[in-house]
Amino acid sequence: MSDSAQDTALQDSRTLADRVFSRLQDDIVLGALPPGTKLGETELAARYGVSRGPLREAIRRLESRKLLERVPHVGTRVASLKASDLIEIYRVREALEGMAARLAAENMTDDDVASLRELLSRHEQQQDLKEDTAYFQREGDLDFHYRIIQGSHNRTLIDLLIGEIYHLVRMYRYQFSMTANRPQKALAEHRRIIEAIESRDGEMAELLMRRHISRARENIEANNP
Amino acid sequence: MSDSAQDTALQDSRTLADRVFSRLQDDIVLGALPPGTKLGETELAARYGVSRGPLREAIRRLESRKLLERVPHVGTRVASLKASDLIEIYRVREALEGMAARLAAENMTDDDVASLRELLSRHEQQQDLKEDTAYFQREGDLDFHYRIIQGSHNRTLIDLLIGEIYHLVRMYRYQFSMTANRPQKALAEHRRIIEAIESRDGEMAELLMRRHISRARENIEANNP
DNA sequence: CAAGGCTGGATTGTTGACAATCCAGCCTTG
DNA sequence: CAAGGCTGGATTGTCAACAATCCAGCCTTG
Repeated sequence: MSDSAQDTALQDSRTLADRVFSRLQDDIVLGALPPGTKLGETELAARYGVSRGPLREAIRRLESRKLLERVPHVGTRVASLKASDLIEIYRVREALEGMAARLAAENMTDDDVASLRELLSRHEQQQDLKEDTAYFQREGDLDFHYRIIQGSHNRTLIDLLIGEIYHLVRMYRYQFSMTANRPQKALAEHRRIIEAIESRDGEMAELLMRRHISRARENIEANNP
Repeated sequence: MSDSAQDTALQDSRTLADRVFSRLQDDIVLGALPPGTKLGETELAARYGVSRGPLREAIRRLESRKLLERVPHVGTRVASLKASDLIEIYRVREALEGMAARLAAENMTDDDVASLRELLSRHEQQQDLKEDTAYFQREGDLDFHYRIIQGSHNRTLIDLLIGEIYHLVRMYRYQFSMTANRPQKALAEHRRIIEAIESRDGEMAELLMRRHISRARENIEANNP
């Protein structure tokens, strides 16, 4: 098995720069390239087996997404992030995901809602088994939020949250190895949000989602003096 | 005077790709390159006097900002936008600028607030002179919103709105040659928002800003069946 | 005459080489 | 011995040529 040329073969459709973009983004978000790492273009080009041209295109895109910091004529490094940045992001999440919840309550299909309710049930069962570990809950939490965002049926909003914001959130989670330390409460909040969506109460869904994210932010603020 | 090499000389600091990025973005937003225009790389490279390398980096960044649509192996064209897209964007603006107004009420310095109040006075005077024309008001409207966004003191929020959203809004305005057709009402709404900020009432500022943008959206929806 | 395949031209994707810029470390100098 | 300038090496920025892909229009064929 040739180390990593395998996955490259799978996604043969897109262009080289696109694949490098995806792989680099994964390596950054998942922590293979820790924050602050200096990224030499020649070195990276060799690592991914491409020339510097496509690599630079990928770098420019990741720079737009705030995953890389670049200084002209000096170099680019993996964005290293302060807790205050994460708090800023949570303010944005509060606004955007609140709107997403409102629109989801208005626009989700009945099937979508049923499927979401079923997802919650699975989470509650997992919760019974392993009380506070909440490892799966962490990714499950993302699943839950992803579904509601998609349910807004607002392409602009979806692209902003999934494409621009959530990569940063996930990177922070890995970086600070943030374990959701209030899983039962979060789960209860999820349940109330779903109830609001089920009754097609957009205003209530928005209110509850904003509280939900606001509390997560307060939790972060408390743990990062 | 050499046509446009002038402005290029002014901003000599940044890299070539950065300058091409700015110029191309202006040409798109201001309408020099109308929506749907096919952008040949060779042709563009000649037009801006650069090679295709930096040009492609600029294109990738503009693609991230939704100003260009690219199809691999086929080409890139200026994003051509439907009214439904603009409505989606206004939902996002409602959420984000609502939050910005809340944070501005909490975080703006007293000097910022005073300066904002003064800006409003200028707009009201202009309004007295030319009743409904509202040409300056249109750009003045942007000024007003820019100030409040900056006043949030939330770098993430500012970059999102100024860097990603507002270019699209401005492009739409030029494309549809949208003239704000309710300037007095808009101005009155601006005044009430400022009053909320002056009294440091974040909740009220957010509520009023959301209504303000929501009404603009309804106005668009009414005029685009 | 319509439908489908094919070919030539043009455009995009990629590459490796060349030029400009920066910086660490040495050397000079007060 | 500290401060400041300089140089060599390395890295980034830019370019022009080469390869891969696509598509419009022609030609063949039923």
